[in-house]
Amino acid sequence: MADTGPIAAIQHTPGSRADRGLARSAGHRVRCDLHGAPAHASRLACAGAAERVVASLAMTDLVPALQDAIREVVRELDREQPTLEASGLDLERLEIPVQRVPEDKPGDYGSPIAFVLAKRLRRNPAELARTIAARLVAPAGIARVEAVGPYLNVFVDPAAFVRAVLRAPLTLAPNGRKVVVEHTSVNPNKEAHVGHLRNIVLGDALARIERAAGYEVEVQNYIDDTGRQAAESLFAVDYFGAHFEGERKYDHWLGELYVRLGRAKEHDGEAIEAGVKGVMHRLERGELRAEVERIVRAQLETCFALGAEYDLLVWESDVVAAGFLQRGLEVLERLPSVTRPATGKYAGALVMDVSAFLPGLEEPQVVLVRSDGNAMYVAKDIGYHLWKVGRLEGLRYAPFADQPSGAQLWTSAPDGEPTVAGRTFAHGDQAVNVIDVRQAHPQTIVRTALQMTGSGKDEDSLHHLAYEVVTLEGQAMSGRRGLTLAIDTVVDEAIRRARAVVLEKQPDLPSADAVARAVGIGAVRFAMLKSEAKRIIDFRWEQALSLAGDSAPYVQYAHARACSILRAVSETGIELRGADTEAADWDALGPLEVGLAAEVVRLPSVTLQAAETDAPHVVAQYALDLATAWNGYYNHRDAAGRFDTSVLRSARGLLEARAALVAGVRDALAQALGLLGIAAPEQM
RNA sequence: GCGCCCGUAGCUCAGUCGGAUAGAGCGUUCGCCUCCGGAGCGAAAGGCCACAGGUUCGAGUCCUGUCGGGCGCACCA
Repeated sequence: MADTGPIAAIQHTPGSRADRGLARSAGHRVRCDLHGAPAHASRLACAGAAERVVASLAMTDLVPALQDAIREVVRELDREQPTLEASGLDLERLEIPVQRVPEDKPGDYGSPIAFVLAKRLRRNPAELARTIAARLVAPAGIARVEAVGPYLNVFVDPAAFVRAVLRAPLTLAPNGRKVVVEHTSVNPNKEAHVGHLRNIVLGDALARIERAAGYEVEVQNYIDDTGRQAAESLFAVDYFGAHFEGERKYDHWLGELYVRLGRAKEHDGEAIEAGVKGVMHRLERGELRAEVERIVRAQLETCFALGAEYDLLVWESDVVAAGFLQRGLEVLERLPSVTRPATGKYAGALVMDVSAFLPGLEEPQVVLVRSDGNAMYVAKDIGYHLWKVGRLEGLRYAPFADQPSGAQLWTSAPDGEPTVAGRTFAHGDQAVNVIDVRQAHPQTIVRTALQMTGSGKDEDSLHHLAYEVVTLEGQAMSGRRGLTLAIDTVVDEAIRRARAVVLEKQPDLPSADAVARAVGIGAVRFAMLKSEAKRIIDFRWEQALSLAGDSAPYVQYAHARACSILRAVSETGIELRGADTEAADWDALGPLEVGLAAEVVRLPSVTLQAAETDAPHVVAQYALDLATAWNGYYNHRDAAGRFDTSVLRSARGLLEARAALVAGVRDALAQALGLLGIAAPEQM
């Protein structure tokens, strides 16, 4: 393996907010759903609502029209033989499923509606499907209706369908809701590793997806500047009398000292402990802000290289100084379930009974403030989240950095301004936290606290995107055995490998460097995004940096190929205007184009589904599907084995129509890659 | 012990509200540049969807149980 960078003693010292398994509140034995039944239920309700929108979006307005037409026939049938309503079926609310037809079956879209009605009408499903097909008044855009066994299949009119697809927008309209996405939140004491990589990429992709789904999005990165981790690294500098000479990245240099300090504890534990405590107190008083900032800036370089950007850094010391901890506790103390027992196990501590909201816990008491007066981490987190959803005010803000895109990054700051012209921080209708699955329980406690102190409409206000860990070549990351891998190392290697391939395949490409970055970083990001968050990812070089198969470069290549064709079309002087492209003979299009367009048009519904279920992998899978459909179309041959989908060799009219569709494919590919934070080069 | 997540092709993974003969990639084998980009396409081979019950017209998908694997169960940040 390549340089694994400074070793982080992960086993001894839990990592950042994002990857540590900390703040497990006292003794919670959970008997039922750890994530909490209320949240689960509301989540399902939410998904159900989304599904209906998805269905109506899925294929322009053809599908709703078809559903209405089917419903009309069903009404007729019920009038003639009134058994449906009588059996308790609400015809007006009856969901009429419509789905794509399998490859080898006749038709484009079909419905198994006959199954649903057959039993209640005591009729054979196939016969029923034939009856419905015969009576159906096909809406505009549907060319033909046919019963295929028990299924009711329809053929769309290619001209109408493709034009409708090209008219459909790629993104969803603003919905007036704001979501605060928290991700990254790496402890400011060492370089970020591949575990953080997954966090950053997931959070960044989710933010982009939520935005495209119509939400206003604010990305926050929480800086735990008062924690033990930062204190140890900063103390290590003094302890070893080290001086930073700039020979390597600052966070890597510091991370190595941090690990050295961990080893030194074995023979000098007491002195080190005393020193670290001292640094912690200075951190709490805000005396070392500049030192921590230096680390944060080094870590942000890594994030920027990956394409991730933020709106606001929130420093833990500022959260405490703003009084969110105290005021959060005051809010909590007004609850009857929050008590200060005089006797027993929790004598002297402030505890919260969550059993009313999280039934089934073996130990329903959560300690908020210890009997020695020190607040638990979860209490700070509750205060922070009360602010996130707009129930507390008082943070001050200052500019922090100009990001690569040009967007301003803000930070909380003790001497900042209480307001920033043109923007309002926090006040989310919803917060999504991208945090390691090992923190599922403390996250549940925070969400429960929001519910207990809220008005009742807040039950869905906190989501936890719980992702699984990243292992290295099959082994758990472990500092002690040298098994950890810095993001910077991965990024450098990815770009190096991508550059070698670019130079081999396209030696004359003028933008080779930019393409190598797009391809290398794209490959890494895609490897982190293509499967579900709850799946453990085993990081393997060959797999993560693969430029073939199910990968970002596969999708990027499909996009570049479409661009290439459209360049050639443009050179002939043809102007493409989507569905309004002049001289396009839409009627010349056929089933091949319908199949491709049917894939293109899924994008908005895919975006919405990914946003509502916090699941970027849905978009990644869609990008692969679309690229595959496009590659298949491009290489299609007729029965005689001749290519029959060439755009440039098509007759005039068909050429324009096909070119317009290819432009739609290109746009959808670029958009899907964009949702994943992956660049779409026009050549590669 | 209690709880959560996961068991789909040799390996890594998709699988839409429960719907038509379960799909990709990698690897293996065989084809495809007289055609707009071969980082591609087509084909072959490879499956008791962990197991057993149940619900349903219909189950990889929902319910119950069993067996494997991972993680979590601190007055820790």
